[in-house]
Amino acid sequence: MYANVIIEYGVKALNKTFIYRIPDELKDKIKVGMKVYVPFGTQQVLGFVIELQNSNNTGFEAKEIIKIDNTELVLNKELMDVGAYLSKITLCSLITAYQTMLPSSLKIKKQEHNYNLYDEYLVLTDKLKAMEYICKYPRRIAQIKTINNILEEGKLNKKEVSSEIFKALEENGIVSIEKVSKYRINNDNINVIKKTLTKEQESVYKSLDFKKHDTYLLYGVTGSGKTEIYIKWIEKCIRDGKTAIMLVPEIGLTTQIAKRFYESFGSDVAIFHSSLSEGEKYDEYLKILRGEVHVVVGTRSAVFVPLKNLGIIIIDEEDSSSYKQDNNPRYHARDIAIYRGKYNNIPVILGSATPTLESKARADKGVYKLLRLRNRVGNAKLPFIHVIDMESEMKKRNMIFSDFLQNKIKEKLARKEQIILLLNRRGFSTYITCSNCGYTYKCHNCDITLTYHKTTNNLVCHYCGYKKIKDNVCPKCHEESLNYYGLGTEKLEEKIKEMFPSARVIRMDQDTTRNKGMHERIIGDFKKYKYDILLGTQMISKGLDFPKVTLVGVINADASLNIPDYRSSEVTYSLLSQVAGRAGRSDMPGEVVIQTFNPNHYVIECVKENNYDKFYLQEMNFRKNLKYPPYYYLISIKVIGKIYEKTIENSQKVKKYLVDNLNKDTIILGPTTAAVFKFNNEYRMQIIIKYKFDDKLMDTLRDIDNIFASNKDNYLEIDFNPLRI
DNA sequence: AGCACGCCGACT
DNA sequence: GTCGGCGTGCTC
Repeated sequence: MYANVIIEYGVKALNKTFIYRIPDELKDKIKVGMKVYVPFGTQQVLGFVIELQNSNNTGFEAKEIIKIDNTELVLNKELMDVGAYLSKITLCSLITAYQTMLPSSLKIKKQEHNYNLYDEYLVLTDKLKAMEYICKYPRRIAQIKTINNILEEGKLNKKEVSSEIFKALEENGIVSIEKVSKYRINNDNINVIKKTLTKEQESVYKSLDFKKHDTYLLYGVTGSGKTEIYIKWIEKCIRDGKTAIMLVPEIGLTTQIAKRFYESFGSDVAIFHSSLSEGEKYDEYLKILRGEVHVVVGTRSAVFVPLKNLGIIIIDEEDSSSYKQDNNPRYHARDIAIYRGKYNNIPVILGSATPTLESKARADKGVYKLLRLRNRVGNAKLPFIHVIDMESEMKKRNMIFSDFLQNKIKEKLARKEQIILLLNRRGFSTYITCSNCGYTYKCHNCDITLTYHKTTNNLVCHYCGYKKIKDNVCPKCHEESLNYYGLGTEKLEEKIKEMFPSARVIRMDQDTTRNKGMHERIIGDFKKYKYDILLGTQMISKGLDFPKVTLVGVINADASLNIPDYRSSEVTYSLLSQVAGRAGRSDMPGEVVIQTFNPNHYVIECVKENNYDKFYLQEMNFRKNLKYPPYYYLISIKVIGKIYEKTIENSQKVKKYLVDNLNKDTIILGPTTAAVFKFNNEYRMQIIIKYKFDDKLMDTLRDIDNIFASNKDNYLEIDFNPLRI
């Protein structure tokens, strides 16, 4: 018997199988998907068994497999196929795909580490011997007591026995240690809560067909109770003996949602998110492999968990950018979920209050099935939204807070209600804006904010390469106030404390949530009304549920509107309406104050009217005219290298190769300097491909990728359907 | 990727 | 004379 094995190094040159002979003693044990040690050149490496075969007709002399690495870990047939699919759509090597699918404790790597956690128990090696011992040394009272305890209980936790006594008993051969492996996360004692659905929720619940694959877009306003429907669907799956994957965005609210799931499913849930320790992730993964849980709640990579007999996959907040991995392989969890949905012939749900344009367009075309929730649960109404024009406030020297927002804050503080303030940090300081009138430079061809390059004093469009020199005065208001836009959360916190000295303020941003558990602590404290004002970046915009919050203030709505990216409007719409959704989630009505230099921008208007459909139509029109998704697919290719001249030269070679090989109606833009041109001491040139259909695309990209795999000056980074370009 | 092999320059 | 620099090629 022989095995085809891919080995651990994720480089293009080794992206192929190597054949090994299976020694007799492993013949019955080795299965496809197992991790094995094999000799490779002069070294020993780890690899995955990809396929078994009876003979070796490769012409190579096969060496022998050394041993199996971890008998518990076997990638099943489905996951082997998922890995192959992942490598195909992202052009990564097969081994990189498989590594991506595993928690890092189970990834292939050099130093071995045992992640199994044990409770240690004392057991008697021999009852008779113990009795003899007691008779022989009747004065060793403490030891005898311990022996008696063990006799009664069968075993005794080592922690309950003093180390001296243990030592004495062990040296005399009376007791030995029994290891019982245990999990780090346990939820056996959670009270299970049952909730009933509203009529609207009930009708959405019923419209799902569990017997075949479809992708559903569940489009429901903030606070409409999507989670409760997810739970009912999953309950149904479990009743039918099936399992479920529930994906959540990679932000602090994972633990909140996980808690809600524990309340419904008790210990039948495994969770996966970035703030778990490696050991915890390992344990959760074992629960899944052993078939001990039916439900997995987790962030992006949880889409790969080896649950057997899947019944449903749900992606909550499907528009979250955290579902796209921003290093290699650059996959989107949605694509993997749909692949697994088809594979298992089961429904896939994409839920959002602000769906991506791609998903909404697919739902409109009937590619996805649309499910709608139009109402908030209970008595809660959507908040009233005030839009404040900052241009006139600037004239009053109100740089940060408009009079209106100041008064609203005072009012809510007096009524002992809570306030959320959002400082929009998206797209920070990559562009120039007029601090007097809010003017920003845009490209005439691409309608994209121009990126400022300090070294050359140039404003550049990094889509098409258009360039202009920065003016001294603002072209619109002729003031000398063209600047980086710069206001940090810390500064804002100071300002608030100055203006509202009695208010208790807590700040939530990258700095204050760096340590494990800080996220939950801040959210928990705010919920318990230890603070009046929660001030934060976009991380406070989604999913949080604070009943006492009646005012949401957006300090600077424009920052994300000016991101040099075609999705800036979509991102802003989503951000603003999500954060607005934090207000008025209970009986108390909510209000939202949005401060902006662009009060008439359609994004702001649509947010004010809470009219996603209107926004969608306008935005689709813009996308159509300028040939952006969902009308065209995008691919970004970055040519990266340390030598400036070589990088420029090679990016032109890539462009020529694409022009020569792709279909004539495929649009190829660039090469231009990437949004971040120099990073990590490397230069980055970018080429953008826009296409509707191109049968030569994948072959051409694979070829150019392989050509550059052996280039010593530059390497390529190919991103399919990039979220930012 | 990581290692051996090999071919050149500057050292005890 | 030899040590070690890195360029090249191979790994079942």
